[in-house]
Amino acid sequence: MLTNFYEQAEEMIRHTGDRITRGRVLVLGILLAEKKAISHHEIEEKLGDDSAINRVTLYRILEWLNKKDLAHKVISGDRKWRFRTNIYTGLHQHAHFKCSICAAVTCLSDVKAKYSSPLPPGYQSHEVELTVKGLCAECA
Amino acid sequence: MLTNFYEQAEEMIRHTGDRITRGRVLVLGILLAEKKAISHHEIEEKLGDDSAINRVTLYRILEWLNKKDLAHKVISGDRKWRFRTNIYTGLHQHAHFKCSICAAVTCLSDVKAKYSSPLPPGYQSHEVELTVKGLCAECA
DNA sequence: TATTTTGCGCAACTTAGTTGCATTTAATAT
DNA sequence: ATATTAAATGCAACTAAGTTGCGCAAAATA
Ligand SMILES: [Mn+2]
Ligand SMILES: [Mn+2]
Ligand SMILES: [Zn+2]
Ligand SMILES: [Zn+2]
Repeated sequence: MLTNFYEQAEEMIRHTGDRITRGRVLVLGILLAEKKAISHHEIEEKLGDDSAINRVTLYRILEWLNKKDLAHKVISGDRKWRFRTNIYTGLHQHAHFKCSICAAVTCLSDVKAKYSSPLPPGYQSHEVELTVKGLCAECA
Repeated sequence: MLTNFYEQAEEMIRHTGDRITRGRVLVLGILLAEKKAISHHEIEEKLGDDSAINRVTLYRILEWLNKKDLAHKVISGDRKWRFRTNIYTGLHQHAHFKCSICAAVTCLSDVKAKYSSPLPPGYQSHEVELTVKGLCAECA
């Protein structure tokens, strides 16, 4: 039942102290119902014609969700941002998987990035991003 | 002396069996002289007005260098491709460093990506991409 | 020097995201 | 319930980075 996701979305938005708007509820509701990270375009499609939101507004909602730590943005080489709600992954850093066939991006919630040898002298690491590319379970 | 890089470039291009053109020599020469991965735009700047190459041609040259394994493409979240010659890094996979201040992208030639736990069942890994973000030695 | 690819230049297009500004609306105060 | 106001939205126009099609130029080879 998608309704439950919208209710949950509304509650999460209320909790931020910022305004509860139609757009925010719809978009976060969609993200909550989704198991993978999805793009601006995919969200527009899921909104459909009747619940349509202006593209600029949608960008701004996604930016806001990210800022409020209700969702995170995944960057993946095809120049498209994808978003996933944080409630399933938490705020910690995790790796991502990108399928070479269907292009689906999955959050690997409990996979953390590591590397084999230290950075060059003087370099400071703030964040480590890891993307595994290959075939997802559906496409393999 | 940049001339040496152009001679080296010419030799490398000859070795592919494909045509030795002004554009290919200039671009590969620039990449050989460079210690970090650089973007289309940065290459255009280095070419300057007199050695200018049409932007489309430049894209095609970079694509060709990548295909011929003379250079590799680095993807880094700011929607810009960057390129580095392979002669200093080899063909093996390696991690990259992106400075949050100066935006420079460095190939960490001997740093390999690892991860903490296995992929979900059914997933197949073909390639692992790792980017460390933080401050480079210059900016730290 | 002529022929044959292969690569180049131009113009027009696409995709994804951004900016400025006027209008609407959620929250709140009366 | 209505007015007020700050925040969010919609629209139009813009930007950055890369792509496509096609006629023309120039390397390689004969
Ligand atoms: Mn994620
Ligand atoms: Mn590299
Ligand atoms: Zn897949
Ligand atoms: Zn730096």
